[in-house]
Amino acid sequence: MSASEKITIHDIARLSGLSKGTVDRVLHNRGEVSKKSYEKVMAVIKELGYEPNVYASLLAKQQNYSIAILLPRPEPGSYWELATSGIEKAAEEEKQFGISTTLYTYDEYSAESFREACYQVLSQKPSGVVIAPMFQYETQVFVQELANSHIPYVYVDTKLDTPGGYLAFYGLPAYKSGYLCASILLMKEKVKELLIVRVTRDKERQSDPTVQRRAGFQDYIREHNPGCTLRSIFVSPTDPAATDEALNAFFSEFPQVRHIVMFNSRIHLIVPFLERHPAKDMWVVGFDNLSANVAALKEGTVTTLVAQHPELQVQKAIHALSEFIVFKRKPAVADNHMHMDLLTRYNLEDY
Amino acid sequence: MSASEKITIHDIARLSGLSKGTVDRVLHNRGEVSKKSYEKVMAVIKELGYEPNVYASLLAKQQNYSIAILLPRPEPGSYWELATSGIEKAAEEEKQFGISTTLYTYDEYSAESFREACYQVLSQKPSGVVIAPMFQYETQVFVQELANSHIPYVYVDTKLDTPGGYLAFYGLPAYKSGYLCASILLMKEKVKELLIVRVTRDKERQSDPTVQRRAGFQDYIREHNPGCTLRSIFVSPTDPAATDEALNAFFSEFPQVRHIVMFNSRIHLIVPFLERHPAKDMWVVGFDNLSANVAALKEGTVTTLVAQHPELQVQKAIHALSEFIVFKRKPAVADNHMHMDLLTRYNLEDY
DNA sequence: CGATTTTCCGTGCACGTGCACGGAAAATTT
DNA sequence: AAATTTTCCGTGCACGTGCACGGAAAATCG
Repeated sequence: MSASEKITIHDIARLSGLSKGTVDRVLHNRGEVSKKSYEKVMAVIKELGYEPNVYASLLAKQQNYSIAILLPRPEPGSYWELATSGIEKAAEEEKQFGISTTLYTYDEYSAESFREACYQVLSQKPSGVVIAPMFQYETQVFVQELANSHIPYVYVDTKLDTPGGYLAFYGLPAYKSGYLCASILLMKEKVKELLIVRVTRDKERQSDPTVQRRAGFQDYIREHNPGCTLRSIFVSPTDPAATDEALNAFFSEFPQVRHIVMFNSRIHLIVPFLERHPAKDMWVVGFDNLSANVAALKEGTVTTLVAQHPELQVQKAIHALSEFIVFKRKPAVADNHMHMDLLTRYNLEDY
Repeated sequence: MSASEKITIHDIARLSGLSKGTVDRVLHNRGEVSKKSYEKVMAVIKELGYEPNVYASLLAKQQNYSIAILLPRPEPGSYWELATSGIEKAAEEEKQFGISTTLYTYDEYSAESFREACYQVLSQKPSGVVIAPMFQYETQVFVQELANSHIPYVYVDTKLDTPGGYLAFYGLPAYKSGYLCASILLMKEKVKELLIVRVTRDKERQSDPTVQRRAGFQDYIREHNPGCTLRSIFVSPTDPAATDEALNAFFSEFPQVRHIVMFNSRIHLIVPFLERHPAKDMWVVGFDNLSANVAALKEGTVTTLVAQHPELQVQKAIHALSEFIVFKRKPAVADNHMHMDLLTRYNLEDY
């Protein structure tokens, strides 16, 4: 509990009757040391309980590390733009530790582009990698390569249970967030039917947190409101006209529906429609505080947003990697589930 | 994004036509520098964007820091013994950074003993403090003193919204955990009445997470099972006979009750009674994986434990303080709500 | 036994910053 | 103007480790 004994390699050298050069060779076991000397030194180290001075070591080593960050391409106003914004702050913090960061992006709907980005990362031989994995199989191949090269990696957003073992995961408990979402929608009253809006291209992706969110959502409904009918439609992320049409079709068939939910960050896609067809008692719940979503929240078109703060996830991921690379410290827990905040038009000012 | 320019104080000295001694005086503004020189140096620093090398700085400074940890006295087999067990591991990790830890304990039912411990801590002038606050007023006085001395502090277990501002908080969202607790009890069926067992001395404490847990619990019941009657009894933490008597009295009056919950870690107190009066369909939910509780879980007397891993809370708290003291890094978020794990006899092996 | 290779080890500088010491230059006093 | 004080600044060592270099001692070879 007390402290301030500081054993240096000089002490060890003196007590073992050798020089600090030899002690150093033993410590980093890089040979050129006789068996007798080796054992002598080891004995003294054990006895004194030597622990190297990290600062001196790092100062002398003068090493530069690099962290590669692998995210979907951040389209303006998108979820991944939020995530990307966390990089800069983290990068600045880690810079003083001799760590530089590089962002690699890929098309979140193209496995080919993901593979390409992975290749880029590998060719740079980074000291650590942050990954937001969208493609299960390709990611598994990739992290296998990383494991072979003894490169630690951290997942953000989505977790894959990869064999070699990830250093950490920072993200939301996807299932729970869906569950939470349902509890919000059903907060006021029993609901007879509601609309789940999905995005066409979601089907193309293999690993998708929205799937688990939907599962959590459905479980909540089943448990608390089993009579409720869930209806789905698909809208296009790129074609507003098609989206409009889909919504029109739906509401002409089911005009009584008053609850809408989307499990991805694109709730803003349906905002134009809602503005053209205002309904006072509409409950609209979506995810993530994209500027477009927040604007809709302010207007009142969207009722609630579940914000998951991807920028914090990325920040923490980078920090965990840095700690491990520089100090060999593993995070206390591997799976770190971050907060979800519930944003309404009333608590928005705090942001 | 790239890097590897490394500006040293030598560079600054050279470019400003002065010596590194002067540059150093400017950087730490400790005077003995003419105005002209000062400005010249500052200009060069700004221009080159100098950032000190943390390792060299810390190596040269050769400073030793101390962290004081202020917890309730860890009685054998108690909750706080669990918490205390986290200290050792953290201490070992932080030792390499020149940080030593000291544990101060107090009687969790005696404000006087808390004040005493606070005084001890203050007299040691630690570099940082970890506090598990049991007494609201006394804690506020204490942290005010800390703030005056510019000593950072971190809360574990319970958070107080103290004015000066805590560096971080690591603990459970108490309200939520009570809510969760209720959802477990009501998992299988609608419940008509249930028993809340409380501990006599709980009444003496001012700041108590069990109060918030109870609130969360009651809210869940009101929302999901409004017909349910909540009954309370008090048992003694020290007198098994009295405990037995209280339970006997209760169950002779309400023999039909089949659900029991306790919001503190002492569910093991009622285990002897339950073993003497076995009932097959009894649901018993408590908190924390104390060895006595876990044993009861294995036996089947206790159904579920909500585990909050106090050792992790303490570990993380120490780490956050260390990072701040040594590197001036604040945690990404101040309020860190940790996981709660649900322990049943079936997933116990994973532990 | 001398020549050559191999094994093994000590010396010394570098990393960048902090800080004590001493001394030159300027300002003030006598 | 000399003496004294104050202001200001440069020099140099220390922190503990990493690593290159060169050389002594031991082993091997001719």
